[in-house]
Amino acid sequence: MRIEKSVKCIDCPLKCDIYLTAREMGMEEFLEPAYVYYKKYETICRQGSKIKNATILIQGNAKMFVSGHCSRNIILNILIPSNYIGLISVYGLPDYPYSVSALEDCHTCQIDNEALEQIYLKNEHFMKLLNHAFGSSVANIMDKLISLNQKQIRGRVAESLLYLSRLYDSNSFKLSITRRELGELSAISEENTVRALTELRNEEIISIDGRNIVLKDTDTLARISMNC
Amino acid sequence: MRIEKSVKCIDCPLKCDIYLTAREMGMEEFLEPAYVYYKKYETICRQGSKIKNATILIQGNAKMFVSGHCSRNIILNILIPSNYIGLISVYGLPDYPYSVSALEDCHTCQIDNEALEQIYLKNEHFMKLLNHAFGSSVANIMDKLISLNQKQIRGRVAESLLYLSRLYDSNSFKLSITRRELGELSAISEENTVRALTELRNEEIISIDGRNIVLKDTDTLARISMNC
DNA sequence: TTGCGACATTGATTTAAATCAACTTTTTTA
DNA sequence: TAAAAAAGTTGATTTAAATCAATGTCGCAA
Repeated sequence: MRIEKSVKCIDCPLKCDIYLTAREMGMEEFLEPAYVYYKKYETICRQGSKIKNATILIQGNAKMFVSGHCSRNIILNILIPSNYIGLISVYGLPDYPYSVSALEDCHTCQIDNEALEQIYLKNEHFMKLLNHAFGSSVANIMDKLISLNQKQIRGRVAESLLYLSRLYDSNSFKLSITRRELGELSAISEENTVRALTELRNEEIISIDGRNIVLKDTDTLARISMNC
Repeated sequence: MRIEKSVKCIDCPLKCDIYLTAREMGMEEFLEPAYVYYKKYETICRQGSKIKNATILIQGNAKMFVSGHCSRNIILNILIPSNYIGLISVYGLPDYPYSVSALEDCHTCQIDNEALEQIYLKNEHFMKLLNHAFGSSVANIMDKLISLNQKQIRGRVAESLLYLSRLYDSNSFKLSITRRELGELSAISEENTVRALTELRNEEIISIDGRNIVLKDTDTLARISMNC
């Protein structure tokens, strides 16, 4: 982790929940934020290492993934601005159960865990906010578990495309990830990912131009994603 | 859910964390527990239905599992006495993201969600207790995700056997589940589960007599479980 | 400007696991 | 207690997906 004084790093725009809450409580000073800048490909946090602070992604995209002993990674989520990293320490996990790395240059704001926990404990509204975010992430992982075990390639790729479209809030988006990573998001090989994309394009369900993807028929895509 | 007045149902032995905490806080009366008895095979809670109360398993074993649209289930956990069901509602999930059914006759104690949440909010110690339990369940699911995607049959069955041995705190135990369910715990087919068991027996790593299993060489088993 | 490396694509082959099928053993229940 | 149902086992076959291999494309740095 490097604090790049030379790089003009974007300040936390004070609209994130942690800041709003701290301000309300008059604890703004208490947070002592560090603004940290990561270059593309840099690791923001590493699976298995101690969680020392909560990180808010201010600008750029990142991937959250888990890695096994050998074999390839599974991408759990693509993180976009305003997403948190490391909240799980509030729930008693001392170490990161996942890694996060920058898909493009990223600006982050990092605040000490202790400070975060104080606010969590003192502010019921904030506590519920975090609890709910954490609860729904559990539901997401369970969905992933099922889809990983029961859906086949087409279904998994369709699911990933719908996920990205929801994330970027548009049927037309530019991939921030490589084909290999799209495979890791669906937990399949790069080659089979490409084959599935080609198939869906030939069936005119999507259109592809390099990293630019348009979902032309989301209903059919949703049907493919649901099929087991 | 049936409250069987006719069946002699075991009372919550007052040693569970919820009771101990409520007592300490003078809120014991507030809980209004219902003692509910389930016959073998009965559903204790169903995936997708509203969570109305927290359930404590007092006697008997149960399985917690998720089901996809078609295909077979994945067993997340085997529940043993003192385990909780439905705590996730504290974290904002209104519906069960899993089902639980009784592997044998089960005694449970059920308390209202509202009451539970009051205690959670008013008692920091209890809150941390639940948070940590919830946090480590997330870590468990992530492990499951990796093992499901990257380990092969032998490794997954070895892992399940080690899990059961830890659960029952002994290298020698009687399975509370069928071969099919052991398969669901490892997310593989019944047939391949049997084949893996037979193999491990032939290599004298375990011994099998019907539902009775002895882990003879846990080191080798651990090595097999780790191999990808 | 060119040549290298990362990314992308397509086809052929291999492989792990599911499924199908037949059968035995155990448990349940009528 | 006999019949039926459920559970367990083993072998043969099929299938989905990984891997291997070859080749194409793009961007960028020497």
